[in-house]
Amino acid sequence: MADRSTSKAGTPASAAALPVAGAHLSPRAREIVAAARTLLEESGPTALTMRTLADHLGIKAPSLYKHFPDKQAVEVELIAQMLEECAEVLEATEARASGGLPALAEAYRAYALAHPHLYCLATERPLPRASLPPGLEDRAALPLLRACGGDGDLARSIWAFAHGMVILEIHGRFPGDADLAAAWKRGLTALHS
Amino acid sequence: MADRSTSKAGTPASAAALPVAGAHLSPRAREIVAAARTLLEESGPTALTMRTLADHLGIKAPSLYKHFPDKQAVEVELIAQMLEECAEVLEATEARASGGLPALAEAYRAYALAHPHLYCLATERPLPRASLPPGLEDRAALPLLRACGGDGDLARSIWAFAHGMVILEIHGRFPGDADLAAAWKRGLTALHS
DNA sequence: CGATTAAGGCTAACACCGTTAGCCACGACT
DNA sequence: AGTCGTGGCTAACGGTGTTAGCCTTAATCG
Repeated sequence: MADRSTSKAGTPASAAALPVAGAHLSPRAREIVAAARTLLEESGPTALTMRTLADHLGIKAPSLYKHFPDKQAVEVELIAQMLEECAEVLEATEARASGGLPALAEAYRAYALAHPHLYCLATERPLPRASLPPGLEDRAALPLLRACGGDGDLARSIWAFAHGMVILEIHGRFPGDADLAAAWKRGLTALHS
Repeated sequence: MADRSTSKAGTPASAAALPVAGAHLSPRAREIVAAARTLLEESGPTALTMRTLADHLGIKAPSLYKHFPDKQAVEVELIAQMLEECAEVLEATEARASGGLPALAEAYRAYALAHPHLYCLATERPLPRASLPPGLEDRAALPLLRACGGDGDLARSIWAFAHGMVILEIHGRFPGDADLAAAWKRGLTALHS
């Protein structure tokens, strides 16, 4: 990591500026993370076990420790993937014609609901900031901050609203007959400057 | 709920209308729940183990199963306690002179931050509604709904905002230099009709 | 009073969890 | 030809929720 200049050969500058998640991992480690992700997304967090993860890769659980120091290290990679994909989705929304705050919120909600287990994994615990690619957390937050004209307090209150709506919906906390689209619209128009 | 009239003998009507959490439990079971609560609140969810819980009661883990079918049943009682206390706090705030929406929000935040582990336990999973005292969930939601003049969409958007603020703060997701009081005020004044 | 029964403890054990220690086969490089 | 890193393996440890089965005590009843 001391010298990034080696990556400038053969790689477009734009891609070099955006560190791809898991770039520091060996190919085999990336396979493990990929298997962990499908396991998590398809079968939920209780299925994400070192033994079942190894099974899906055709190896035994202890062999995983040749690639990762512990289970949390695998989870950190999944969290990094979520943050990066979230950032990409928001940046793409921002770049589109309809890139206002409602579009950002809709994109955020759609991504979270499309990957509920991953969203919860990345969200329902303190962020392991030390183990995360530097700048990734900020990058995921920037589109909303820009949409708020740089007003951090406003951005945080909108983020809290969006996260609250998404996480309560994922956990089925709203009554079955609740009109969530109406609640979203209500909150966003109120918070929208 | 077919016949509540049996409870009218010997119990004040006001208390009979408010089912106290764990009333259906034996005294020993209530002791277990109490020990589980102090364990959870003082040492976090990872310390809430059937073995350490039994240790704190001076018995062995399998003996707990004479009182509860499984660990989840103990957790359900803790969740019910949280919902009931939350309802009590909000109702008391409502009854005070300063019982407006900002006061409700502040009371909600204060309760959650005073019992972060309990709040997470009761919040970060689907509600076991079938195992909960009937009406308790609604009771906890009513003060906010009343403050919103019966507007369910508005109440849900405010609840999502408050839960998002609280849960993100508990998990240390906001930057250390963020002015959370400002974010709260910003969100509440915007959502406040 | 003696017998029965329920309550509530116990030990032993099972399957599963994350994780460690130590061994071994293979392939690449010197 | 030899060395060494890579990446697999088995065996095992301590901890988890949980079950089966036994035993003691206290209350209840014929």
